[in-house]
Amino acid sequence: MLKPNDNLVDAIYADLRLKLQRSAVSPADRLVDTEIANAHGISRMPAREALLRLVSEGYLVGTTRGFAVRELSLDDISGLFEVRRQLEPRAAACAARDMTPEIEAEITAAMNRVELALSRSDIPALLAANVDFRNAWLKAVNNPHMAATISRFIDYFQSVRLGTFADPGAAYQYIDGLSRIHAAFLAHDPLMAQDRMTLFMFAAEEAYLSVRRRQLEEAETARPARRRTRKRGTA
Amino acid sequence: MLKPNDNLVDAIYADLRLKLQRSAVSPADRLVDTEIANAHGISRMPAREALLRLVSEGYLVGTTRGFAVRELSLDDISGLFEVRRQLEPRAAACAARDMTPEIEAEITAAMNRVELALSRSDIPALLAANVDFRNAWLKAVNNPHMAATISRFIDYFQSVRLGTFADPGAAYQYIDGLSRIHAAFLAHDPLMAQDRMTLFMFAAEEAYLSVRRRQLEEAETARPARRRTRKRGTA
DNA sequence: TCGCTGGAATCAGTATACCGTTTGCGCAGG
DNA sequence: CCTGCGCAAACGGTATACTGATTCCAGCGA
Repeated sequence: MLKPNDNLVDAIYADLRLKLQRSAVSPADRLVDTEIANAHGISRMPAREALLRLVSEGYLVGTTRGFAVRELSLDDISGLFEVRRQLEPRAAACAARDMTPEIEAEITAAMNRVELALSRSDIPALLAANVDFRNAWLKAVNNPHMAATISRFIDYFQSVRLGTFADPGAAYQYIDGLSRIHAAFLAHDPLMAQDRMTLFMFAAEEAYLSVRRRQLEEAETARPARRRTRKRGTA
Repeated sequence: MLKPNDNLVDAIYADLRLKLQRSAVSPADRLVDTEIANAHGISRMPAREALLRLVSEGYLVGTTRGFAVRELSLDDISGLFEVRRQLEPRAAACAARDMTPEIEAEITAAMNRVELALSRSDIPALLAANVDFRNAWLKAVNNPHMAATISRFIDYFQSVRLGTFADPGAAYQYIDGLSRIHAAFLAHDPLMAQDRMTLFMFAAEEAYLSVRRRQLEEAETARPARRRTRKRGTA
């Protein structure tokens, strides 16, 4: 229950955003303003405004019955990664150049937690440590617009990431790429960081596509097309 | 008064967004929910939600007395252009590759309107045609995430753009760069489009920085630091 | 047993009202 | 004429109430 400011909307927003980052909300769940409201002991409006903000940012979609986490199509994944490929290698290079000892300590701590969680197959801890690692290296990016944009694009993938980490082989490969980037950061080598991030991007795209493809196939065999998301354009 | 959907918030949002794109709102203006509300004959809430959405997207800032268009610092400009440099050349290359005859006609029509407005020194028309040109070529970008992100980053600059076009020399140079990009699109040459967009990015950054620097200096001499923007983090 | 219909429940959208804070202005005192 | 105090208005934030649409389910008929 963070209170980033004195205002309720921001508090609810931060709470929900954290839940989404931790993959604590499944696409089957329905987020309803009234529920969130009396869970926090407040009225509908702040909860509603937080939800609408998440919708306008693309994390949620409005359905006729509550709000749901957005499910990415294969085209979404490709498109999002095209953007990530343009931004993250560059940002990683900046981070490697401007890395401070404090942030080095943070990313190393996060990396250790990632590997510990991997060895224990503790998926929730893995997700959390992964978020920590990302947030830590983004702190070394001096351009806040760059960092915010990247952060946002990464967060779109939380629902798929859960599926990736469930497969031990894919998780291992993912973490391996992460640790190579970590090494480049510690070496303060912008070019190495850039290259390794580029490789990581392609590997991650492939992993997400294959996970999502499998998800969609399973869903298809289970039920021959259901569900309905309402038209609610972000204009 | 567009109605992109049946919902009032979207209508107000689109209306305000258009006003911002057209630079119809100056940084000195104050946008107040109640005013917008009874100007449209509706209650406060939809107007307020539209304003909050614009705040969360970074176009507006909340002050203690109404909402105001966000003013960019020199660091903001540099940071935003670092992102634009990563994205727009790539997007321009995609657009050049995938350009359809319909979109070619659109961008040519917009380009003609740009040059007509330039020759007449009709700044509002120049702004409008400039927006049209951008929206037209972005339609040829098949990746909607890429297009939306770029569109957003461009829109941050509307308040500064007004100042750029006021200077005939800068405006001419700006439009010249635009017409070179236009030619690359018509030639369906992705590499040429990419290179020319890259050049355009650097030139535009320099132009915006110099305009903004002059604005800040003028403001400084006029009054020795005034105004107050309230803390209202986007978390 | 299956399909259809009607009503009840759910939920997003909108309106209205209230409260606390900030700000700007006017008035009084120096 | 300048300064400080205080009050009233303006505005953002929150709460509550109402409305209309959609969906789910139960009951009825085939």
